[in-house]
Amino acid sequence: MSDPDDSEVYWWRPLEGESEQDTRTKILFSAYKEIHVNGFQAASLNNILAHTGVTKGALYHHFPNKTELGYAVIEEVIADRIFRSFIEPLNKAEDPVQGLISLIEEAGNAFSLRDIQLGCPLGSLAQEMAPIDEGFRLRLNAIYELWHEAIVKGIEKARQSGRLIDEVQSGQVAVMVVAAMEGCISTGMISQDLNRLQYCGEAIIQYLNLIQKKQAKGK
Amino acid sequence: MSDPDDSEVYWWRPLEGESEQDTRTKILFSAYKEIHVNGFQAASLNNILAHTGVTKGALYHHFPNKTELGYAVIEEVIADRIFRSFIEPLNKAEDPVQGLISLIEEAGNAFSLRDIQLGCPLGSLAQEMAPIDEGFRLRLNAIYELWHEAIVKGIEKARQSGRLIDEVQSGQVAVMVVAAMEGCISTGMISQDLNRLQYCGEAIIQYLNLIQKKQAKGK
DNA sequence: GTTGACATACCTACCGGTCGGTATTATAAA
DNA sequence: TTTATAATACCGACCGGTAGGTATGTCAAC
Repeated sequence: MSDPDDSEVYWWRPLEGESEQDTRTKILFSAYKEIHVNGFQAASLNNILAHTGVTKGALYHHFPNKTELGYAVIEEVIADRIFRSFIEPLNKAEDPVQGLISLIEEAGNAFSLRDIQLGCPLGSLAQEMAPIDEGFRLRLNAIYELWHEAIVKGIEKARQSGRLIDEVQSGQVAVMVVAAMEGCISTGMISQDLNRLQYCGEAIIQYLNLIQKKQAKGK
Repeated sequence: MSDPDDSEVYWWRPLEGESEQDTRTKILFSAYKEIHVNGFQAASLNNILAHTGVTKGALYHHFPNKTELGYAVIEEVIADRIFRSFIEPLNKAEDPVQGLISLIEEAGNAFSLRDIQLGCPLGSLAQEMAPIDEGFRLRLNAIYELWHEAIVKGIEKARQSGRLIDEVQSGQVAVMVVAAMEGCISTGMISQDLNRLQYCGEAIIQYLNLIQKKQAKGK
């Protein structure tokens, strides 16, 4: 049931273990895409249904209303994707700062033109819904909080092993990195220019290098 | 015709020379606020009208359709505000980097709780509309472009007077600053925490200090 | 024969947009 | 100075369409 160009969109790539077998999951993923493209408020249930072949009865059997469907998309689709793509790799990284740099480089290369048209599903939804629905805000904020903490932990680790300059605070770096990365994707989206996205990514990497102590490096 | 709490919102403060005398301007400002709160797609013309006392006939006399009203809001309200608040002060600043720092500090202090609930009108609209309407994207991108260029010019000026470290590129710093500032407001909005907004602002300032050459300073 | 998993038909509220009409002002000929 | 004309600014009832949501029915599995 997935469009032919699904794999072209970084954010829509099927992840390991994800197979749209049951009706509920079908709805969830179709809603995820529709919301990513149109935003939550403009997302049409009939559209979501039309893309899956599922009927309205089935939808309202699994979800009490549109809002709860939105919540489920955040909790069961978006959270998982952010975790697997941005948080887990960071927790597992030997050198967290280097891990962060690799993450940014990989994302910069993985994004297609369609990706920068659409922007980050987490960021877009947050921008739209945080001001008008507390349920959305809380759920989205929880994801950001997780991401933030992973970066704090990583930076703190680097700091304690003496690789960072003294004037730097882990929390501040983490906030900065999250903000810059979100802003970086926005910048790419609005300019619709992949080069600018990558250029901005390089600027973040440069920042990450600035806060590291200078040492004899090959480069 | 303005709400009592209008002056509480940084983005809704009446600017010098702005007086809502004629019908067209009334509609424009009401639409600006409605769009800022609900987004463009969810903005209701009837709501916009109800807040002004203007009728639908008047609206469609001045604007051919909702989309063109949205374009007018960008070109005549948002662009002007961004220019006056973020671009002009930068162009006029003696020391542009210091000017940038002041700007960030002032914004951090000026934002109310309501402001960080709503987020940046430019950023929110860009997130929502850039992917789905090229007319919006182009107009919003033009504003970002202006802002970006102002920062490039400022950084370049500082660089040429030898105040910046050598490894830094003006364009890269500008991209980074724009991204970080947008992301900073997003972060504040999602966490709904003024402290975090300011904390993030300080991180940007720290970055700006990192790219400046160290010199004997009073501080 | 009850329950879960749907399918179908339908409801109402509200959306952007239209359209015939009117009040006010500007222009200008008589 | 009056009066005919015309453009501007505005009014508000109304329209088709779509939105989210519901009521009722079907049917296989246990």
